[in-house]
Amino acid sequence: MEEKQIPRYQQVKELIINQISSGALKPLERVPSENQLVVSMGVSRMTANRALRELNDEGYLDRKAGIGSFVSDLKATSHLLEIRNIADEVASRGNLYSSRIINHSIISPTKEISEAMKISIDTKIFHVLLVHYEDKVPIQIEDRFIDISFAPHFIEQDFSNITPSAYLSSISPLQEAEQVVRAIIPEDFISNLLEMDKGKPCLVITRRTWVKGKPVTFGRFYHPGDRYELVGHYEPLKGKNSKHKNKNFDEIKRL
Amino acid sequence: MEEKQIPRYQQVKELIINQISSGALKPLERVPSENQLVVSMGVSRMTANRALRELNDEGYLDRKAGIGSFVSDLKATSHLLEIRNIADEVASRGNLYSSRIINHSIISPTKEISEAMKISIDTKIFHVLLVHYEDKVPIQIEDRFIDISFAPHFIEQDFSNITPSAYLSSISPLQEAEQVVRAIIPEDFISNLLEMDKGKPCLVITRRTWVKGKPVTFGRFYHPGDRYELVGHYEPLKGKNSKHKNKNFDEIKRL
DNA sequence: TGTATTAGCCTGTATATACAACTAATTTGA
DNA sequence: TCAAATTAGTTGTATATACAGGCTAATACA
Repeated sequence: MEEKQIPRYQQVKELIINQISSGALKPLERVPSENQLVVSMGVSRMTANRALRELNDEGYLDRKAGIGSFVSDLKATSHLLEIRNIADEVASRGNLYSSRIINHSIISPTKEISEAMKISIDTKIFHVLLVHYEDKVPIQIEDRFIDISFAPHFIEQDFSNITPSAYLSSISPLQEAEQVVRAIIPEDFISNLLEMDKGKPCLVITRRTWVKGKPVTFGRFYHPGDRYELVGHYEPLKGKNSKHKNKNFDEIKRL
Repeated sequence: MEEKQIPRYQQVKELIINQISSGALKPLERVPSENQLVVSMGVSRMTANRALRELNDEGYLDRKAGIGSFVSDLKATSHLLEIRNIADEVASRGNLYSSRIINHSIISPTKEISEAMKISIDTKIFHVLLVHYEDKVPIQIEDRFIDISFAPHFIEQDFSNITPSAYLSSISPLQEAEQVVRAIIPEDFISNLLEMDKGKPCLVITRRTWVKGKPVTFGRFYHPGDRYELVGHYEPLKGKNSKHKNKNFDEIKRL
């Protein structure tokens, strides 16, 4: 049953990806050089080069001639569309970020949540509900559900210091994401928290994320329609220079 | 001033990209094989291989062992986020697509349009305004402005047979796009066309596209908030198999 | 001590070569 | 005539080799 079908450069890539996913290799850490892979994996330098070069193009690594290859800082570069840290976002506009935690507990999922996260209705999950403010003006409600086995220490975190998104992305690089954008008139509960006038529309992003093919978080993000917009910019890939070109999908303030 | 700084594989790539952009190479047409590039460009087969392989990974080409390399059918695969043809979309759900043209003319741009398209206020442009229906229910208003020099025959098209998006993508593959998503309460003009109740929210996508670094179209797409949602799905690149994985961004019906 | 040089490691690119696997067309053979 | 085998062309992978250029640290030198 010896299956030699997997190319060697692919084996090298998967080895490194697995080490990143498992946390054995952390962001900004050095990965083996081409010549080290030549001896440790018994491949030629060209196939080691191809593996590392493709990992660079795919955003896993940052390579610099003369220096070496390093794991990308996924938190900073937003590997896969994970929402940019809203605290950083606000700070980058020179405004004051703050947040208010409404709920932070362990709950049983509703039917909708259990189906979205593909877990049993009996499985306990974490829940956090908080409001993000920019200069004291509410700009986002985050209503998030997290698989306990994925982030067992989630409940102990102090989310007045770190946003849930930032904490979750520190645990494991995001591997897969799906998001749905809708326009709604929010219920009073939401519009009150966002200090919106009644009847004003809301942009809602529902996002699920997966790690190793398993859903780990489910979240709803509500934004005042007149204070926010979602911007996406897309360019064709043009070789190595465009690493993250079509992965940008940032929320920006509108007013 | 001889600058040899551009790598040869990159020169090969740019040659082929230019031929695709200029229309010299059309979708599904064959591109030179590796060995043909070896003789015509005077490179080794490995660098020709790298050029074609990267163009394959970037979605420009489809390669098949034993067959050859062919220009991707950009219309079908939605090279860069160009909205999926709404007629196909509706048809794929087994529903009846139809459209109604409200306006189709040559106009002078408003200040907003001229700034967005970076053209003079004196430059004439095409305008088309139409409503897309699914089973006689309005699902999208398309309000689009097109640079005349980009699509000189736009005004002669019969958009009851082909959507503007489909026609435009047949002229040139999309090279760059930007879109902004907002939630608004539409003006009466819009809500009437969409047959929406007053006070119901609307999902608006404003999209600009570029070809060769120059804005060529500007469009606003209005969707009833309760009949539409925008879905994006994102996966990490995993070598050659995931060509378009993170380029999918489709509108799907909600109700 | 301070500076310049050198050595060594890193990535980036380019080539020549080789073999495998796939496909289509042609040829061969029954 | 039909089927099998061959052949030619294609991509896919792997290797060995070579040189260029960027960077760092050790070394040599004044």
